[in-house]
Parts: sequence; C-alpha cells; structure tokens
Amino acid sequence: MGDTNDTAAWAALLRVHAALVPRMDKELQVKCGLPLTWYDVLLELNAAPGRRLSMGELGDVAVVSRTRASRVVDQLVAAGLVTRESNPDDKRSAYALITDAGRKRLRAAAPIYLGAIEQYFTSRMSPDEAATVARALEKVLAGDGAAGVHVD
Amino acid sequence: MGDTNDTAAWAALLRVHAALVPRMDKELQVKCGLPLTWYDVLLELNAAPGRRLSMGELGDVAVVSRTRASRVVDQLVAAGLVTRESNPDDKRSAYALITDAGRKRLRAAAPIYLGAIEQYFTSRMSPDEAATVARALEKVLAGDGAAGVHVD
DNA sequence: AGTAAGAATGTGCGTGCGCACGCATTTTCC
DNA sequence: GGAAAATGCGTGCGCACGCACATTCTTACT
Repeated sequence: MGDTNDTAAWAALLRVHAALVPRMDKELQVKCGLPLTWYDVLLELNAAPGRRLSMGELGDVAVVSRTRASRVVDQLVAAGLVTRESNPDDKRSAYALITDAGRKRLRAAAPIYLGAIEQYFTSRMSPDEAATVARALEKVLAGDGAAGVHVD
Repeated sequence: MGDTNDTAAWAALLRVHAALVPRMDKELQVKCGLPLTWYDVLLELNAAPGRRLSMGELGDVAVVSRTRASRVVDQLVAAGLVTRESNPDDKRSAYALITDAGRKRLRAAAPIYLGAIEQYFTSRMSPDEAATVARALEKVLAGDGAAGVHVD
C-alpha cells in the first residue's frame, strides 16, 4: 500500500506466511493430531523413490533444516509412522522410510490440509493469479541454487 | 511440479520463505548488526503516526506477535533505538517511540534490505508478475480478518 | 458511587529451531 | 596402501517464539 511496488510483493508474502502458517498448523494438529512439520516430512518421504530418503536429502527437499529433520524423524519413529534404516552402501547415512501407518495418517490428513489451503489461500485469488504466483515463486527458487543457500 | 495446480502456489510460498528469510536475516545482521525482527519493528514504528505505537497495535501491524513485540521493544530500548512512553489517556497501554538513533539505524539498513529483496526476490520475476503476486497476496490478507486469526 | 466484566501489558515456562561441534565413514591425493 | 580432506549424521546448547497467567487499569452496568 504505502510500499514501493518492488517491496509490496515481498512484504505481502511475509504477512501471509505469518498469518496462515500458525493457523494451518493449529488446525492440522487439532483435527489430525499431526503438526505441519510431520505432514511435510511424511509427504516428502511418501513421494520419494522407494518411499525413503536420507537425512541430508530430506533436509534439502523439505522445508525443515537437516538437523531439525533428524529430530522430527526421531519423533515419527516413536510414533510408528517412520522407521530408520541404514544404507549398506554408505554406513554414515541413515534412511528414513515411511511405514504403512505413516501413509495412512498422511492420507487421512491430506484432505484437511488441502482444504485449509483452498479455504484460506487459493480461494482468495483467481485461478490465473494462482498460476502466476506459483510460476513466479518457482522462478525465485530456481535462481536460488546459484547464490549459496544452505542453511545448515 | 508434481503438485496439483492449487497447492503449487502455496508450496512455493513456503519454500521461498524458508530459503530467503534466514538468508536475508543473516545478511542484515552481518552488514548492519540488525536482526530482521528489529528492522520490521523499527519500520512500523517509523511509519506510524507520531512515530509511536502501542504494543497491541505493534503486534497487529508487524510480523511478530504481541508478546514477542514486547520483548523486542525491550531489546531496542536497551540498544537506545526506541523509548517506552506511557499513555496519559490509558495508563495500561505503553507506547514504543522510535528515537533519532533508531531512525538513523533504520535509514542505514534500508538500502541493504531493499537490495537483498531486489536481488533474491523481485529480480527473479517480471514486473508484471511482481505486481500480480502483490495483488493476489494482499487479497489473501484482506479476506483474513473475517475468519478469526489472532495468534495471541 | 460501587462492583463486575473487559482490555492492555509484562513475564514464567515449555517448545521449536538451527549452529557448532564431535564421531564415524568415505573419498581423494600422494 | 596410507594419510588427509571431505561427507553424513546425531547431539548439546542457546536463542526465538507464543501460550497461560497475573497485574493494572478502564469501561459498563446497576
């Protein structure tokens, strides 16, 4: 609004994140007993080839950092939604493998989460706008690998 | 990418936030000794009428929560960038008022921050896209007050 | 006026999170 | 082959963050 046009998009992104992420996290946790972090990790594991990912890969592909991923996997193992498995080819690395129970929980939570995204986010804009937002932000991510990004 | 079109925009927003916010925070802190949270609070105070804001207003307008704002203001007072001032009309409320030193620090930090936004974010997309992103995300925020949002 | 309900703030506390570090293993280089 | 650098991982630690609660003051109601 009072913002110069360049920063308006960035400022809005920060505010949307601050407003919606806690709300969706609470909602997911109340309706599914599943924190957003767990959902994200389970989603990535489920989509990965062989339904398994090393900790480093998980840190790269998921929103959480690598060290955080390690601890989230601990919790998921304790909850029976994931198992740890060692890689015979590289004994340093540890795979996280989603269990059937994990996939069940993920499938149960998905409609809740997707519904929240639709209700709070996507439905507020036109389909064209949603497509443009997705394309623009993906370009931001693409130009990212160049400038050193790693958080951990 | 593999995402259904609806969730692609939201997923990209999460990833952009996760990738860029820590980076900008570090950069601002290294080059200006100013955490992103401080910058945000100083910016809002500086833009406010009378250059002052109560804690509740600050929590509403800034990205930080109300309780967090109270503590950030403590730090800013200790750093001499802000002063606390009581409201004669309502002795419960406490105003935070930006000092000249605070404005100086803010003016010094602004080009760094704006440059980072341009470099990492805005320059990756076309001006049209930036405008569309801003408009779409502001609509998300506008439709927000309705559904109870308050975090604190 | 007097009392009960409500609002604004600050603080103790538990949790989430990433960094710095150390350990184990792999890879590179001589 | 063997040593040195590099990689992957888990953990101790400190900081950021919000919730629940107590406090102080204001407002509404009788």
